[in-house]
Amino acid sequence: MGISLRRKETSERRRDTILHAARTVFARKGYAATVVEDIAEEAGIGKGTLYLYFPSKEQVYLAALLEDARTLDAESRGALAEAPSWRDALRRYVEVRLSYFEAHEDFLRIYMTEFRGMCMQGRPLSAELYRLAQDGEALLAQRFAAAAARGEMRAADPELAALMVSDVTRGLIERRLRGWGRPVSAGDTAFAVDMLCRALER
Amino acid sequence: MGISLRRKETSERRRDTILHAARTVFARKGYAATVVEDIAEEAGIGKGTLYLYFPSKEQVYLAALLEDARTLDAESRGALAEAPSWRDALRRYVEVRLSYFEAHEDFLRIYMTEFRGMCMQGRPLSAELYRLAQDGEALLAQRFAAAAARGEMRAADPELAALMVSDVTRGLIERRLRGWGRPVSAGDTAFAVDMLCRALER
Amino acid sequence: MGISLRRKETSERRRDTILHAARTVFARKGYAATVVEDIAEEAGIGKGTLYLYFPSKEQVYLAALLEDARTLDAESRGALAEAPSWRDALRRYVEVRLSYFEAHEDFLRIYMTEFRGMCMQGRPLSAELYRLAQDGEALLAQRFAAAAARGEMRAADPELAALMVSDVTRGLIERRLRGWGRPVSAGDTAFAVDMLCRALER
Amino acid sequence: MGISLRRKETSERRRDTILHAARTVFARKGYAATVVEDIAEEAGIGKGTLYLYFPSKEQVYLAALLEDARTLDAESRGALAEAPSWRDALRRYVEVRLSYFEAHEDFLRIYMTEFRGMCMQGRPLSAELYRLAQDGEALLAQRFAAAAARGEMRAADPELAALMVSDVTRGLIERRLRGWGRPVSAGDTAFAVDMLCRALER
DNA sequence: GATGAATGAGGATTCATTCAT
DNA sequence: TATGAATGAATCCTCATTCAT
Repeated sequence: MGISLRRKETSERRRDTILHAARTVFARKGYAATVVEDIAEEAGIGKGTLYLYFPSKEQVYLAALLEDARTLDAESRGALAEAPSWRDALRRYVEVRLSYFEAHEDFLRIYMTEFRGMCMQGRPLSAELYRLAQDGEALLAQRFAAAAARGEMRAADPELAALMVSDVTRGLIERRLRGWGRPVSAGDTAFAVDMLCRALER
Repeated sequence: MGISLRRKETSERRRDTILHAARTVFARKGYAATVVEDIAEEAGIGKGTLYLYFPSKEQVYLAALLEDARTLDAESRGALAEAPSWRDALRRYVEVRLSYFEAHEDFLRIYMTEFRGMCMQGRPLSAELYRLAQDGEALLAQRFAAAAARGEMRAADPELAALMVSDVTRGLIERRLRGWGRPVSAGDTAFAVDMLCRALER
Repeated sequence: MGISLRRKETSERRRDTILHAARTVFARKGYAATVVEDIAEEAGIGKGTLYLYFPSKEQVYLAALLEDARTLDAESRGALAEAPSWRDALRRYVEVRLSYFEAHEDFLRIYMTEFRGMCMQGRPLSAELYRLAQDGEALLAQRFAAAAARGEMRAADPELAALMVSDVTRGLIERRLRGWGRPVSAGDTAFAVDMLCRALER
Repeated sequence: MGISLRRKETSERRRDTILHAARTVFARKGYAATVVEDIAEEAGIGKGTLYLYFPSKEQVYLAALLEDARTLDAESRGALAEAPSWRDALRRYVEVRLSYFEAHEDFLRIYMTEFRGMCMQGRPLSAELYRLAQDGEALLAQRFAAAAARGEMRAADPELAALMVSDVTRGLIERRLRGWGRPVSAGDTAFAVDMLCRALER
């Protein structure tokens, strides 16, 4: 049991190593330009080894996203659940994403830029990823709907409002990712949240 | 001269045919999945002929975007120039994009989803496209700055405000492109513009 | 028209070149050990060119066999049709195969040894090849049946008799292909035919 | 000694298990399509273990054949030795093979179809297998030669006569293996033997 | 001995680009 | 100028074999 447990740990660890390497390389080169061997090299393993853990390049990609997407979703849920008001919920939605970005830049680079684009095209990739990609907005929309019903905020279309928050957040992150133009300050986030709140308040 | 002029016209026309075909195919399949022969076929020419007009697949892609990006930029400039107030400027910014989208869905599908993603990656693609992609926001930012200076709107960070408008617009278009979920109504646009104005007003 | 005709000829010729090369290489190495590049090299073309003419390695293999299998079938039909008696039919059946073998050793090496083996395994390859592989025997069986009905030969099971002839023929060819042991003389054929006739006569 | 003997027995037993598994899998999938792991799994051992008993996939293949080829050869020798006349020898040659086939279909599927094809190709595989594959015929040829010398049968070329018997036998077995067309009856064998005898009698 | 995780050479296939006609 | 046949580098994936445990 000791051995099998250790093995299992090692195996899980290796899987994580691969996913970490995959995020690094996919973030640097994008899906199409990434060669499976690059990922293996980055992970310090042989090409064939990768195929012991994942059945295809595409599955590596999706798994690399899925793991972080789940975590982000969980953190979002936690943060929103604790938020006493719709304003707090909104602010936390943005903050969770921006702080997750600090720690997982590679993930968000793929998730926010390339994966969104891939979703636009026809081929279905991963049902769960699709769902997670929309769950954050849906959660926020629920909070907005409840607040609007209680007359705490403007009786706006809650879905559309949540979409707006999501898009602005994406913009903030992309701006950080780009690194172009004016450097992005922490104040920018506060300002964006403030504007969004104003837009939605009574 | 007549002949050479005619030839030139013909040649330009063919170039346009190719770019139109390219937009169609790239929008349908995305950059990676598009095969050069698909474009040639869609354009009704031979594969080799395409290479008389463009040096590479990538250049076709960029040219296909550049043309429309310039038009969109010109229309934006015109619309914003005529706008009497910052609110009008904001509304027109959004409307120009959404109406351009109606007529050039293929272009915007590539521009808003895939190209943005490609920009994120390291390799520089087209300086002009980069610039155009930001010019709209910059223009809007200038109007905002002027209006704020005149005390007509909140003394917000104009660049950040323009970014917000840009991101929300992108969200509206993506939602139309997706075709998922609730169908998008014209009212959504009005609502979004209204929210953005509220966010920025004094 | 001249050009397109010429082109067509050239294209057909190239197809034949590839098939010829394929037969050579497949006969030398067998299907599994043959690498597509080997065939291309033998044909004096690039690897990619081969894929302009055939969609896969397997299809090259089948096409290489099919062409000759059809010719062999046609020759068999012609020879058997002219045969006045069942004895002549039997002799010609054997002779056609042995003389075809002289001119198309590569084909028969694949057809008689490897392809038969592949047929045994489950995966369906080419319905026409299967049919052709059995048509010769079937034709002979018909002749035998007719002759038996007329009392010209032993009232044997005609199918089994034809199978026997087919198997002995295959043995003669394999012996030539092997090149082991005693060299095979023309007299061997005559002797085999003689024995088969004796086995079947009244 | 007891232990080492037991070990040896165990080891031999395991070797047999592997060979049995190999025959099963090779017969089902053919050499090329068989993956070493399939054999190990069928044998209920680890992949690495297989390599403790055999140095390569090819050697497993050959060993799987060799064992049964030896047995078949031994049975043939026994049966032929007891046969009082050339007719009995012939009949027993056929019968031994057909009854061996009943009990060892997997072996004969490989031996009669695939292995024969592999022999045709250049690379030498196993000298003993080659020899065994011909020994049966050689034995029969000796009996024929003796009988012919005694004037008991037609003064035919004994080798060629034996080849004929061998080929017809192979045909009977292949027909059973195929399972196509008319089902094969026991009478077919009797008929084939009868025909062969007629072909060879005085 | 037994195992199965790790490896990387090898192979089928694709496709951007060239170039002879 | 227009063409599309030809090319081969590049890529994903498989699997026989090895070796640390």
